[in-house]
This record gives sequence, C-alpha cells and structure tokens, in this order.
Amino acid sequence: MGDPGTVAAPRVAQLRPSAAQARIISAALELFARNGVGGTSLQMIADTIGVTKAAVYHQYNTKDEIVLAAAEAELARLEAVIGAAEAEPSRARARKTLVTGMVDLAVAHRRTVSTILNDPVIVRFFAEHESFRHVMDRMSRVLMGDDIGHEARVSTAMLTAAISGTVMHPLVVGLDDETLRSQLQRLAERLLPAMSAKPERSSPATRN
Amino acid sequence: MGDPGTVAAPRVAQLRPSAAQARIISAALELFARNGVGGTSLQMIADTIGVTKAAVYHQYNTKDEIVLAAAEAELARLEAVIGAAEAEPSRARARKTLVTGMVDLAVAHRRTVSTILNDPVIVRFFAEHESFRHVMDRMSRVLMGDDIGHEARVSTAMLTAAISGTVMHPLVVGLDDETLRSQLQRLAERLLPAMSAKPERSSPATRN
DNA sequence: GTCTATATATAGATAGAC
DNA sequence: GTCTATCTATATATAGAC
Repeated sequence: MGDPGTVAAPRVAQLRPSAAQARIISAALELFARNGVGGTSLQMIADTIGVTKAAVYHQYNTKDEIVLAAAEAELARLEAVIGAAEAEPSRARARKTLVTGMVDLAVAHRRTVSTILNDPVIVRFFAEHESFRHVMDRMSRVLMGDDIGHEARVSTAMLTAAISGTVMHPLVVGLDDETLRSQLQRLAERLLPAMSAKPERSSPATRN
Repeated sequence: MGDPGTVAAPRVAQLRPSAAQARIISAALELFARNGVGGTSLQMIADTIGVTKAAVYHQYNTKDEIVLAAAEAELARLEAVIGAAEAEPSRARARKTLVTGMVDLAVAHRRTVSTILNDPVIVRFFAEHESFRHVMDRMSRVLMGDDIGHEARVSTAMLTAAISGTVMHPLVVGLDDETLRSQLQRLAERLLPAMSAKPERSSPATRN
C-alpha cells in the first residue's frame, strides 16, 4: 500500500464548487435522495435555495452537470477515506481503515449515500466516467487485494451494498448513530473476503 | 411458525392484472430499473409495448397506480417465498428457506429487484401502504423471530440490503447466475442474527 | 382495447436587463 | 449573481370515435 512515492491522489472533482454552487449541490443531494434524480427538477432545486431557475443555470449549464457535481461531491468524501486506507502500512490495517471510514461516512450521511449510490442515473454516470471507475477500482483493490476471483468479487460487492443500503433501511431509522455505527462495523467485518495467504511483503506485488 | 389455522395469506395485490395490464407492468418494471420511477414517463411505457398513451390510461388511471401495480407484482413474488418459509416446521429451517428464496429471487431478477426496492418513490409507497409494511413485517419476523433488539434489526436490514444491492453491483455483472447465487447465499448466512435461545416449538410442524 | 386529438402544466434551457 | 420573460418539448391526463 503505502507507496511513499505517490503524493497526491488524483481527484475526482475538477474544480471545487463556489459558495453558490455548494448550495445548489447541497439542495440537489437532498432532493435526489427524496425524489430520485429523474424526479427532481431544476425548479425544485431553485425553490429550495430560494432563487430562480436562471440563477441555477448561471452556475451549471445543464442538469447533467449538476448531477455530476453532486455525485463528485459525495465521491470526494469516499476518496478521502480510500486515500487514508491506502496510506496504511499493511493490507489488514488498510482494509480495516477503509471499512471503518465507509461505515462512518454512510452513517453520517444516511439519506444521501444510499440513494446516490443506487440511483440508476448516477449508476450510469459511474459506468461512463473513467474518474468514477478509478475510485471504485481503488476501493476494490484495498478490499480484495489482487484477488479478483468470484468469492472476492461477490463479498466486496456485498460489503459496499450492505453498508450503503442498511443506513436508510426502514428497520434502522429509529436507531441512533452510535448504535448503528458499531453494529454495522461489526457485521461488515463478517463480509470481508478471506485474505489471500500471500504474506505481507514490501517488494512490489505480482501484478498482471 | 406454521400456524395451521391460517389458510390464505393476505395478498398484496387486489386483483390480478389482465394481459394488457401485465404487459404494462412488465415494461414499467424494466424502465423503472433503467431510469428510475421519476425518470420514466407514460409515453416511454406506451412506446415500449407499442401502443399509445391513451391505451395505457385505459388500464390505469394515473401513473401512481402503475407504480403501485408494479411494486405489488414484485412484492407478490417475495410474499410467496415468505409464505413458504412460514410453513416450515422450525425457525432454523424457516430462515434458511427464506434466505435461499430471497437470493434466488434477487438473482433471477437482477435488474428490477434492487432498483425497485431502492427507488425513493417506491420506498415512500412502502412506508405509506399498510399492506406493504405487513409483508416486510412478516419477513422480519421470520429472520429475527421476536427479537427486536438493535443487533437483530441491523443484521436483518443489512441482510436484505446486501442481497438486493449486490445483484446489480458493477463488480458482479459478469458473473453467471449460478456462481452469484451460491456465493451470495453463503455470504448471506454470515449476516443472520444469532438465534435467540428460545427452543424450537415442538407442536404443529409438518405442513402438507 | 386502441386510436386521434387536445387541454394544461411543467420540464430543460436561453436571452438579456440589472 | 440574480432577475423577468420566453422558447420548445414533453409531462400527466381526458374526451370521444372506432
């Protein structure tokens, strides 16, 4: 992991949003979570922050750009957690750091995280834009290592789906954050793929 | 479980759809999965099945009715699985039957299941309509028993979120159904809440 | 059960003043 | 950075003929 040569992780967001843009993104995220991306209009976003549609269009030229910016804002948080995990000295610690960070993130943003990750429009963005896929690849690598077998794939997919999906499940809406976080983390660790027998080594891993 | 006195489980669907209605529901489910409920118009549904909007409105008076019917159609499948699980003689077998059935269902309908269960519009329907909540309550009871503690709630929420969310995860799109099913079932069992110490009730048991 | 035609509202998006 | 005003397309929904 560590790879001390690497300094700055490639960022998803091109430019950090201005104050006006940040308000749009914040309103959009909340509305997307409540109505879905397709069910959210620019008029709704404008009304939420108390301006007209034209003011919103001054910040973003299309609705797609808003969706993209909102997805980037959410993913930036995940990217930071991944970066911290990659900096850990061992695979085991990297995985634990990542899972803890993902759980914390999901619990702290219960409404948005799950819907954003599952909305079909955003899922399409994820598939189309390389920068998104790159973040997901880094996450998978921390969790799975170089193991790309069936077992590792399914358990990684299940781990991410479980964390993001649980936090807004009707059964847990009444739970306080701390209880949810501790239970979620304990259970998430049960899903971790078995670590490949490969020993921790400092030499470059066998890559293909 | 069993409760031999109970004969017919209360159904979610009021009337079973006609042939024309079934085509609408089928097209709607596919479009909902691809575009979200809010991003799907009646025109899209009409185009998909090759009729005009007016023909669709002849079957359902509003878009909400279509959403409701589509959600009912999906939930009816889950209800059948729950019914089979409830008929099992022991809790352990009931749980295993339910998990197996849920996994089979999710894998067989990879696209629809996840999106339908996570779409914010449908989630709202679930919260508002008692018939939907009743099905979810039955599912929870089979999985958790009478234990409604934090641990059981989180693990149940996680189990359902994990199953439905994994099947359309980018990491598993390339996996064949049989591999996905076996891995998913194996991992799902790791999430099952610990069984409460309450003994197996010896009484009614064996059903038809 | 399906069609044409239409009513009304709102969607995404742009022009130009302040 | 925000506004009013407007364009075009499409949304949900209805009326009535076949």
